[in-house]
Amino acid sequence: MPELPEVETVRRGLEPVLVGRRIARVDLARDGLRFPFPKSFAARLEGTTVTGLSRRAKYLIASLSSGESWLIHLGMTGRFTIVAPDGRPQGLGEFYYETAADAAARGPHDHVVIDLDGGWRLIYADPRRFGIMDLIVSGNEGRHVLLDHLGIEPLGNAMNAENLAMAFAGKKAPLKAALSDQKIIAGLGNIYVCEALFRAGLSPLKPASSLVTKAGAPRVGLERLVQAIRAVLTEALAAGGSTLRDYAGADGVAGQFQQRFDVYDREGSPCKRAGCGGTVRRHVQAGRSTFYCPRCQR
DNA sequence: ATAGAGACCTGTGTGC
DNA sequence: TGCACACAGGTCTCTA
Repeated sequence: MPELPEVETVRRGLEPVLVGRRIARVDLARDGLRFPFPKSFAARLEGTTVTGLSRRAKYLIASLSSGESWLIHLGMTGRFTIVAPDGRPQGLGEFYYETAADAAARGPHDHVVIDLDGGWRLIYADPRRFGIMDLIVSGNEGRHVLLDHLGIEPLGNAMNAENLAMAFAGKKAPLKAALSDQKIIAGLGNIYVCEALFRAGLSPLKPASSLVTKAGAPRVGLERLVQAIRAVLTEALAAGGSTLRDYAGADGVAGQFQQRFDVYDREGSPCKRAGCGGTVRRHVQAGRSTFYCPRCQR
């Protein structure tokens, strides 16, 4: 589900509730999600205080006073809901929180329930169970087998044409695949890859190497692509992400960016580029739908 | 080395 | 209404 803008939206929603609070109790409804939970998972969370909540690519990382870190990936359908002590959260501005009464009935996909000091509760639900939760042991700060091979953070300083040129040089894989590859750029998914390629006017079928000169320098198209990725992620973030089906921020508010898709899920609709007149097409690449306008994406 | 398919799960929408 | 099938925001593992 969630790509970078959605995960970051969830992080921002969870941060004011989670950070600085002690985890009082953890209730696990099953042994794991995509992978089994680590040994003594609940016991190692209980009694610790969350000291920070950061994001790397599509992963959330909560630092704990125990020295360990709690690693979370939302998979396709992972979702956090915050339950306020009395349904009237204080000092959290526009955020909406589900009330205790609303959340009284535990859903069939509520796999992890975390009670925080002060009566706050976090519920992690995940129908497809592609999500991941693990612990990073003390001293291994930020290091985990799932994090070690992640590539460039797309909103960070390393996201530039020179670095992408290095990664794309000699790559025969189509742009769609190269941008979806978390080892190259970490955080894009099916939606934002399609949207960024549209904005850059690049065909998803083009080999990644075609954006790099023989000498290894970025071509103009690659410069455009870098700007397009940055722009689409920034705008999506400002809109609170995209809600297709079940995604919502931790505050329960649905994202709004899906209303601004240029190509994603718009098969058969007219291209939105002024003067193009083309029709958005769906094309299956590596088992995933790619949406693009064959007329203006070359 | 690397591109593609299959796998992991459940829910939803579509067409017959 | 029921049923079969395609498809969904991800990514690891296996195969050519």
